[in-house]
Parts: sequence; structure tokens; C-alpha cells
Amino acid sequence: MDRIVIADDHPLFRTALATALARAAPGAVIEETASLAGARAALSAGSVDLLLLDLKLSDSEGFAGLASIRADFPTAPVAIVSASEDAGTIRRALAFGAAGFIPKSATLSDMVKALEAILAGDVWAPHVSGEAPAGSMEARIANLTPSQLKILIGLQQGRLNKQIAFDLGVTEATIKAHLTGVFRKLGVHNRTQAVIAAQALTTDL
Amino acid sequence: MDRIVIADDHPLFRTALATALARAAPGAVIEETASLAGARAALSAGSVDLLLLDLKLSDSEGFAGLASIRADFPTAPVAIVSASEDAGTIRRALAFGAAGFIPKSATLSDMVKALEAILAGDVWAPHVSGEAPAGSMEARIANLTPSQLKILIGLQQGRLNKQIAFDLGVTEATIKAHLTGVFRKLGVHNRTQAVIAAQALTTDL
DNA sequence: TGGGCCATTAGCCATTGGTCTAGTTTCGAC
DNA sequence: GTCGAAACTAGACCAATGGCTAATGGCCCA
Repeated sequence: MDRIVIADDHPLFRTALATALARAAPGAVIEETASLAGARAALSAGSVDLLLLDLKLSDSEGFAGLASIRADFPTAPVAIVSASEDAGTIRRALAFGAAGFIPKSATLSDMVKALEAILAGDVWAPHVSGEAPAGSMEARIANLTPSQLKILIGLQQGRLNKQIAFDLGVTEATIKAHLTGVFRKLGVHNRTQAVIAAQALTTDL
Repeated sequence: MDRIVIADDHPLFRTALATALARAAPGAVIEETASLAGARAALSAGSVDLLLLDLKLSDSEGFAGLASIRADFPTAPVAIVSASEDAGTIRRALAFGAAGFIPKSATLSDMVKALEAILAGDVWAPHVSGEAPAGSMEARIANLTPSQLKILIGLQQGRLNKQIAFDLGVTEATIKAHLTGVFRKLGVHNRTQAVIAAQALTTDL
């Protein structure tokens, strides 16, 4: 029995998604929430087979929400649902580890198709014209391990290594080790540059 | 004899501005450029009575251009010319020390009116509904001294204190001292947070 | 089962960043 | 004209950052 969580702050659209899900995954248990916190709670409560996440939630700022979910629950499949559907947004979503991308403008039957594919373990996204810039920032961030991503998010909140260490329950030494990895992968030399590099990807909505 | 510089990468719009200027400041010497670098060169060449600056130039990124001009030529009046004219954009432009704000959608006669006011030393901007949030980031950045602003821009480019010091021809100690002032005014505690705080204002276009 | 990759930690060390104190200059107000 | 606030400058001192090596254990995959 699939357990599916819908996180979208637009009640009507939650209903629309639930309708599509009823067709794509008959019998699935569907939970709805309007906030990132709610989604997080649902994920903590037990294994989730799919999280449908809106990019614009009251308590989330663009990709930061996706990134933090991915960092905390690396194994949970997350599909992004968004009103914006330009190539950059789609590619970034996938870079942050989204299992799929569903434009809000999609027809119901397209949504069903997408949901079926994603639930089957495929990555589904609107056709993005070829481009998958190898050395791009998206690709680099996609390469980060969950821990590294979690720490990068810490950086973006202006926290000290010590604070991040405390939050994650590890030693400062661990943070530093991961940071070295982050810097290498992002191709930067200090935390400020890392924040600048990552900000371009997370601030957009 | 007024010396006025137009920096806009759209040739047609440069012409339109020049037309408005011909009426608002008959006999003024008008120089046109398509780049921030060109504007900078003009400012370096001699005193300029007004710079009309487009927010979107090939070599400028939103407010960063205005900020850097303000930092390097604090006394030159700069009026922003922009296609976007939402309250946030206008308020930010004024926060960065713009002497005026001219929407590209303005009629010729409105432009003339605005230019006359600005040349007379007034601050001219479309009516922004009252709001001037006291503790806002805009207000805080507007409070920075030219040096502090220049250094903040350095931060946003990920430079080391040492590099900034070299660029500005002062000691690293000076940079650090200014930075402490920047942190205090922005209400943050380290450079990363300063970059994050400032990013919201400069990335928008 | 051995190699790779990841997470974790420690210790060391050089560099960088940030606060404090303090001297000089600038500039507007009175 | 002088007084005081604020800006610019800088040195001393301590905290934070980041690179390096090395070691341990878990996990997945060939």
C-alpha cells in the first residue's frame, strides 16, 4: 500500500493532485499538508513512497525546501510540482535530486502518466531541450552527498561550523571534512563563495 | 552647462531619453553608453551632473551596478531607468542612493518632468505607497558609507579581505574595521550572513 | 571478500576573519 | 572658527576557517 504525501499550499490544487493520484495509484494512502513542516512531519512519521512538493510553500523558499528534505530524507522520492516550468527550474529540481517534475499546467492525463512513471521508480520530467551542462552548478550540487548538502544549507543560513555541528549532532571536525568536499565539488575556495554559488540555485522560485 | 550620461543598452531607448533631456535640460552635453564600464569611464573623465542608469546592462547585475557606481562616485547623482517599476524595485533603488527613478513606461512628458526635478536636486520617483520599512534591509544598506558599500560589494563577489584591500589600496586591517561596521549596520555577525542579507537586494533585476 | 565510497573523528598548522582600541581626517552645526 | 560626530585608517589580539594526514567503521557492488 503506497503512502503518498501532497505538500501544496493551494487547496484546490491539492485536490487536483489527489484526483490524479487516485487514478495513478488506486488505493494509495494520501496525506495532504500545506507546509514544508507538515511534509517533514509526515516523512518523519514513517516511510513515504512519494512526496509531491510545491516549490512555493509558506515556509519554504524555492529550492531550499527540496534541498533540506533531500538532505534529511535522502531515500524518500520527491516530485516537484510547480507553476514555473522553464528549463532552468526543471533542471535545478532534478539537480537537487527530485524524482520528477510536474508542471501545474499539465493536463490531468499527463499528471497521471507522470505519477505512474515516478511511482514505478522512473524519473519523469517535461522534455528539457537536451542541455545538461556538464560543469554547471546544478550538476555540481547534484553531486553532493546528503551530508554535504545538509551542511551547504547550513552555510546558506550563515551558521558557524560549530553551530552546524551541534545541529547535526556531529563534531566540528566532521563539518570541516565535509566542507572541504563541498568546496572541491563546487569549485570554490571558501564558504562565502560556496554560498554565492549555491544562492543562484536556491533563491529562484 | 550640464553634462549628462545615459547608460542603457537599448539604443532606441537611449534616443528617447535624449529627446526628453533635450526638453528638460536644453543645451546639456549628453553622452551615451551601453555599458556600466562606459558609464564608469564617463564619470572618471570629469564631473557629471546626472547619470541615467538602466538596471539591466550587459555588464551589470541588477542593483550591483548602481551600488558600485555609488561606492566609487558618491557625489554623482544617479537616476535609475528601469522597465520594472514595482514598489520594491523603486524603494531599493532609492535605498542604494539613487536620486530618482524613471519607469520606462513613463510618458515623454512625465520623463521631462522627472528629469527637471532630478536636475534641480530633488528626488523624483513614482509614488510608492507610503511604506518605508524602518528596520528593513533596504534602509540598512542605504545607511552604509561609500567605503562600506564598496567592501560589501567585494564580499558579494567572494573576495578575500586581502584582495579587497589590494583593490581599494588600503590595509587589510582597514577592510576588517569597515566590515565590522557593515555587520553592525546590517545586523549580522559574519560575512556569510552579510552576503545572504545583501543578496536579496542585489540579485533582483 | 576486497575495493570504493561515504561518514565520522582527531590533531596539527597556516590562513583568514572579526573585535577592540586608537589615531587622524572630514564635515556639518552652532 | 571651533566642537563634536562620524568616517577612514591601522595595529594587536583572539576566534574561526580550511587544508592535510590518518584512522575507524558501514555499505554496496563486483
